[in-house]
Amino acid sequence: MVQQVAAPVDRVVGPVAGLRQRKKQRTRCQLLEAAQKLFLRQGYARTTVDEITAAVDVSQRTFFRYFANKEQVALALMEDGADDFVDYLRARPSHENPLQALRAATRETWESRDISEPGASPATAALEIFQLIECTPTLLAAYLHRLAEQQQLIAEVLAEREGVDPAVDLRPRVLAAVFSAVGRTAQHEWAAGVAGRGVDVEDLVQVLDRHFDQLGPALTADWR
Amino acid sequence: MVQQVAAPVDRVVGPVAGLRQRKKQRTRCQLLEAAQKLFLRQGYARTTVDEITAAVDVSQRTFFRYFANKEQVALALMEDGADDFVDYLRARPSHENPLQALRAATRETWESRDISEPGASPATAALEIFQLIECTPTLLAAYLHRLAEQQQLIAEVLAEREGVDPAVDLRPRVLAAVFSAVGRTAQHEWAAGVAGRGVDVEDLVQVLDRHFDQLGPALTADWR
DNA sequence: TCACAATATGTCAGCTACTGACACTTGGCA
DNA sequence: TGCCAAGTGTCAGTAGCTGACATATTGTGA
Repeated sequence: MVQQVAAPVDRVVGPVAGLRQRKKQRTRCQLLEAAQKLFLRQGYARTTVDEITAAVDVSQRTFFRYFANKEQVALALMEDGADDFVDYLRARPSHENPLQALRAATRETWESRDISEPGASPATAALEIFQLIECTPTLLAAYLHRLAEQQQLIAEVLAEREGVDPAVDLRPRVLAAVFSAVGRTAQHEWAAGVAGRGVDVEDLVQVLDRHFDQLGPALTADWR
Repeated sequence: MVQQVAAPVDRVVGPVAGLRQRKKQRTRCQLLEAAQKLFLRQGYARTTVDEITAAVDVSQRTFFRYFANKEQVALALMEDGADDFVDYLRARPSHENPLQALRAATRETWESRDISEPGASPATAALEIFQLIECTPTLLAAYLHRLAEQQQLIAEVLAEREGVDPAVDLRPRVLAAVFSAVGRTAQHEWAAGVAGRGVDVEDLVQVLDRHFDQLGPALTADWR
């Protein structure tokens, strides 16, 4: 099975970039939208690739040229934020310590998404996808895997930022691991808690903060 | 797809427990062994379920009654340790603080495995499987998913141990997340580092300790 | 000890994800 | 205009996984 990267799709291509490129991006976009709609309406497992391709009127083979597998479509819907995050992290002022920078970059990522999102409710889409992932074992597994890769990248950025050698110094990797784990725990809680009431990015940011604030106390000698 | 638990196989059944039970355990065991051999010899992806069942001479359908999917066979080879861990954690003296207890339980888990293992090299088998998982994306994803479940359990045990309400107090979940993440990072490093030289459990325990020791420094204000 | 119930297993038919090979079309460019 | 490269469709096939149903095999109460 061994996953392999599907066509890179020449990420973030400028306004005009040849008809060919534009067509490609459009197809990809259509596939994403169709998939999202179907997944959210009838669930991930009950949606076949054939249904998605039928909605866009392309062959199944084409689908698999854009996405390595069915999971990747679902994940792609979340992924825009992940790339931004690393950029934000790199851009944090150097006087911030690693954990501060990570926390700030997280906040920036979510807040920027809140504004830029075009649809009616801002982060609602992200949340819906997130919940879909959370309650679909296969998808969750793939998502966790993606996070692990992301984590590696974060460690590298941290090492570079602080000017330490990532081959020797364990701190970048350890912190990246801790950060990812706590961040995910927070997201998990948030997604579970939102349930009925409306989706609010400010809400998520607060939940994240509360979790990170517990990092010290949790590691502390005595809980009682 | 939605994973579902295959037959529970009535875990750790006593010496004699009816012919039926024994037969079942034997079949399961044979499947595990055949799978392990094939996976290690020719890789996970290049091993088909049919090959495994052929080696044991049962039908494919039977295979899927024992394991929800192909991944689960591979994971099952690691999993014995995971169950032990929780038992060890529960048994740690209550004067230890949470992190101490977690670290001690980890050490116990690995050291016990070192002795009890029957084969020639003790933890060699575990390592080989671990490396197999590590370099097979599909498997790694499933493994991470399993870890996440395990993490939840750990959080519950911690909350109980410390007498805090897991619904309100974030510390158990946060610590469980941190612990899992750092533990995995350590395992990852270890598996990567062992490569040529022989496998040694003492080695792994040391790597784990070094990583946990970096937890404080990594979260510390200034790295420079 | 002999049924009968419960449980394992096998068989078969079928769905769906995914892939390689090859032919065809279309956009980019000299 | 005409060629090359890149994108797409078609087809045939493999592999994971499932439901339904028939068949054995084991446990058990009369």
